[in-house]
Amino acid sequence: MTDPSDAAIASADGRGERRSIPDATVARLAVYLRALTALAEQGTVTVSSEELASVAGVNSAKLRKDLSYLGSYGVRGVGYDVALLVERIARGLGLTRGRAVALIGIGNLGHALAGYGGFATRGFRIAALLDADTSRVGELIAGLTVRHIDELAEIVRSEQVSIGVIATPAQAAQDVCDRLVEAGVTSILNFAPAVLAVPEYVDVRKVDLAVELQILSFHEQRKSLRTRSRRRAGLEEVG
Amino acid sequence: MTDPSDAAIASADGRGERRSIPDATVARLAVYLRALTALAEQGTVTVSSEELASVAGVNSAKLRKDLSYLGSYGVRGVGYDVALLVERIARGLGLTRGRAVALIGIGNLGHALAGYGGFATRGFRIAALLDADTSRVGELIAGLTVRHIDELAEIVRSEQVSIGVIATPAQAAQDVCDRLVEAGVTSILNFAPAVLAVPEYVDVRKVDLAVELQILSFHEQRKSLRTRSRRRAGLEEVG
DNA sequence: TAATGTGAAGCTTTTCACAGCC
DNA sequence: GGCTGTGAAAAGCTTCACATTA
Repeated sequence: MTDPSDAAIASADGRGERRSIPDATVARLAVYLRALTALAEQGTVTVSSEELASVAGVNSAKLRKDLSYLGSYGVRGVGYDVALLVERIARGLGLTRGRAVALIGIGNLGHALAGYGGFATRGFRIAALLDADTSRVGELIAGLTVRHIDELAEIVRSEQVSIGVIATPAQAAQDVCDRLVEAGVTSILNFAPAVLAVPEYVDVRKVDLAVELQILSFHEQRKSLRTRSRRRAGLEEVG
Repeated sequence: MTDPSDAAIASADGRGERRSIPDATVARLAVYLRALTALAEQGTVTVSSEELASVAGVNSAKLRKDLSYLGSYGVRGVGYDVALLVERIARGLGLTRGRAVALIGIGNLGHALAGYGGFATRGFRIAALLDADTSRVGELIAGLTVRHIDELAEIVRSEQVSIGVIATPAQAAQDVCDRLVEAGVTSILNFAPAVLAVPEYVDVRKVDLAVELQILSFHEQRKSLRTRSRRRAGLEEVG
């Protein structure tokens, strides 16, 4: 908690507290990090903004601007050192000390999340699996024993949990959320299809499968409408 | 395919093709739809922008502007008719004809997605479960038999699949994506932690658990940095 | 009167384009 | 010569505030 290297993040350029990184940039930094890790694994040492942008699926100007919020870590005429950039982004995102995550709701989705290897490799540690259903308590999943949700507050304290993941049915989500907030958790990732009410100091991100599909559905519809309009327009132009 | 009611979407206001709905609005419309469905279930007939906004977690001006892209369906001094709005949003998002979805990759996550009830209730139909692993082929999940990925093209044609969901490991994702595109699928929801390369006419949305956690991690970090800076600033102000 | 619908203002994000540096 | 870093312009999104209307 008093690691001096952390203070450097806020003032890495030596001119006091850095201007906050835009939300849109933060989301992309996480994607760049994944791409860079893959590049590092296959032995790439240096990468240009053009190359990295193409791998990450953005344009190079945006990538350069995004990286510039972390500081000036590129070399003109050369590009970026992959290992250095991985380190800087990880630090910028606060991934240097494997944050503890509590996963609540061990149904189908909870099982899948518990078994997801990406947690450990990408800066997180599952500290606990919790469920309200006593018949699930005691089950062993991915090396962890499912515990009862009533133990939440104690676990959050002892394991220093800073992120809660809600994978319960929608009806249970707000209650679980309240318990997390009560226990002192200030970041929540919500997979339940429900909007959570939280104090303003708590961050919530949500993943809703049906919403994602509905967004795709909208664009699908526009594709077919466009085709039809073009057809109509074509006929009109002839006349 | 020649349902005349669809043409009305593009020109519902009688003044020719409507200006395209902003992406940010489309994403929220899906959330409003969920909230409205819940309200309808509990018997609410009419709702004001203020009420609906609060349930959906946005402010009322934004909600009204979002809804205005669909047309003028509110009543001044009264609010919105819940059932009418559900219908208009569903139509606006293209949810009127249960789109067929193919789910590829029946591991932990694939199982969870296959068992997710929200598909059917929110405008979609799982047309097929597919996997490359022959030992998984034949397994029965949620009433569907897992089939081999080589059958993809045929299934897409016969079932009119318009959306593909990729739940494979990262290494397999691009190959599966290519097969989907080849088969004529133009919308893809990708759960694999990989950036997919697709032709410009194909829409891809991605869900990456680790990216979501990393975004939360960034904000967590800022919370603790802010606290520390305040502490520091406090000391300095005293001197 | 109560609440919608919407121009206009303000803010954020993206893109451009090129100076600066290795 | 080649590529980064970044002001400035453009585009997109949110919020304001109020005229409008049932």
